[in-house]
Amino acid sequence: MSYSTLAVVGCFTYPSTSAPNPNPKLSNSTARRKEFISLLKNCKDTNQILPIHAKIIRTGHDQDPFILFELLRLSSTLCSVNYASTIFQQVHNPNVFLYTALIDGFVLVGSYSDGIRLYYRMIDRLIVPDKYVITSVLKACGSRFALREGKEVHCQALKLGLSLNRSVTMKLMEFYGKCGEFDNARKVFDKMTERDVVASTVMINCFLDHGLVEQAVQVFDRVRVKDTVCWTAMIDGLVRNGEMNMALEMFREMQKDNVRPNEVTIVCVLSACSQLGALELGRWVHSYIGKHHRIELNHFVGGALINMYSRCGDIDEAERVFAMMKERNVITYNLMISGLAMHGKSIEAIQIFRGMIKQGILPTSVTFVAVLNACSHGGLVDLGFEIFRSMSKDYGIPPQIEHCGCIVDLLGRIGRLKEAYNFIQNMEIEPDHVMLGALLSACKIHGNFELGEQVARILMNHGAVDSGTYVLLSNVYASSGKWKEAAQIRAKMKEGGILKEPGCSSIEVNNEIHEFLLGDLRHPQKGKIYKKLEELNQVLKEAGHTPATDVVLHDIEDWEKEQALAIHSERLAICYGLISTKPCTTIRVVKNLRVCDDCHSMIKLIAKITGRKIVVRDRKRFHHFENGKCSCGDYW
DNA sequence: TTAGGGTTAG
Repeated sequence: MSYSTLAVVGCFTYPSTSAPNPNPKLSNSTARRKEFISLLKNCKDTNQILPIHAKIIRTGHDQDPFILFELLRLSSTLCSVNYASTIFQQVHNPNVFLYTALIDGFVLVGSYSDGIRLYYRMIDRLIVPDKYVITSVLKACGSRFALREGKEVHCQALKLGLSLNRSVTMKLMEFYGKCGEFDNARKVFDKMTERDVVASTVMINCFLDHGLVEQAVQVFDRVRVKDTVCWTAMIDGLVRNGEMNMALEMFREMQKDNVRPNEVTIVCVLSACSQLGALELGRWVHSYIGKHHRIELNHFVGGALINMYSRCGDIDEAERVFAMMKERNVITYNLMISGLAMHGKSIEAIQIFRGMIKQGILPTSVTFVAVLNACSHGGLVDLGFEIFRSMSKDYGIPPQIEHCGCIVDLLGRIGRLKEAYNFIQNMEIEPDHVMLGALLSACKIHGNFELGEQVARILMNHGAVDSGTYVLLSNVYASSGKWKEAAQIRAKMKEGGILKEPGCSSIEVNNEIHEFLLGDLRHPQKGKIYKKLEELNQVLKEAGHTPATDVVLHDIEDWEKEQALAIHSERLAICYGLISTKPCTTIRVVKNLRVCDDCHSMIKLIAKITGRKIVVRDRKRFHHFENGKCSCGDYW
């Protein structure tokens, strides 16, 4: 990135202020200006702006800075920043207001470099920056991690005596924070005369943006009177850093502190619930929204509810929320479609997609990932291909790796492995380990070890392979008795310092999340849990369940494998669910990895024997176990 | 007569 720079701020010339003009023609013009500004302020969409803009040009007001300011602000939000940019280019002598309006427009669409470049052009034209343009460009510098340029802006603010201005200091902290310069952010914070809750919130965010939870908590603890936004920033930051339980604890403390949550707080808390699978708490938050009319069911809240119910296993409730929403945007639709896809409700997902198109809402690339996933989970091959082709043809969205991955999954699922392999070979983009892993998994499920080995070899030569793929590879070799190769994979993992992500399952009982690891002995009710497990194992054995011993990594003796399988985390979570919830209630478990073959067939039997519905969310999708069957049709 | 402190879903 290169910008023309002007380091010396002292050479700015201030524009001369025009003397009052008693000319009656001018007052007429002022009235016209007011009329245009008011017309522009009432605009709701592009179609309303264009005729007004035409009239502005026709009546010769196209150089009026006051009208232009409103026009630029509005057109960059309602039309496009390109449109605003064209207007700007035709202005003879743009002032600082107009520069600010367009920089804001660039920031809004994420064209940060354009915003910074425009600021430097303004400096080149010797226009004096004010606090507004400084805050705007600092926002661009922070988002673009443009440290050098931001520091220059800081110097200019110092020379102009603006560095202690409240808005400027906030944006300086934000800028330094985003660039990871915590010492500088801290220095600005410490120099502030009013270090109130707002400034502290910015500082908290600086730390949370970079995963420095402890430092953020330290600043947070020192804020004497915390308001809704401050609490929310903390909760949101904890969620972003994977500290879900801590986030929920903060939410409880916030209520004890009698601080009312707003829509944003609700969205953050629902996000924590959805990631943890905390359905009961999520339901409580939903009822809270219903009781407190100050919280609106807007796009964000509605979307967060749909996401929470889908990810916590209650897809029916997600559909009810979706139906209740008065206004839906593309994200609302995407969430609903991917929720339905995750639960194997493919037909319903396609119906929602078609309804969305009918409503005139344009799909995004995320929509197509969700729709293609739905096709894959429903085995809808022809429809999947039709939609895949329509992406670029009808919507101008070129398929990305994720979309191609869905097609590989789609073909792999129904056993058309060779076609899936050919599809990968003929792709214009390089396959990634996720896609190859999906094909390898399909080879394993359909027992095609020959192709599996071919894919495995490509995978081994592939650079970025995650622990999950290594484990899958090793399991594939182990399944076909190739212990030497399986051991080689494990050695490679060890060499690369890649640790197998430990399997972890959780279950919510009485609003509390209980987590279990493989063979976990930490739970206070471990005695009862293991007793239940033993009892179930006995019943399952009597029912003819033979443990599938090929899924364990090591080439150990069969009885040892059986022992290792017996204590997979999901089994412990299910056993805890069986002993701590009322008979006939649904057991919902969330697992961070994919469920293994043996656990899958065992859970089917447990559901049959106990008469319970068991819903398991794994890394990829939902499994609804009922009466000896699973909604995934044994493919996952 | 031109203007905003901090927090939001795929």
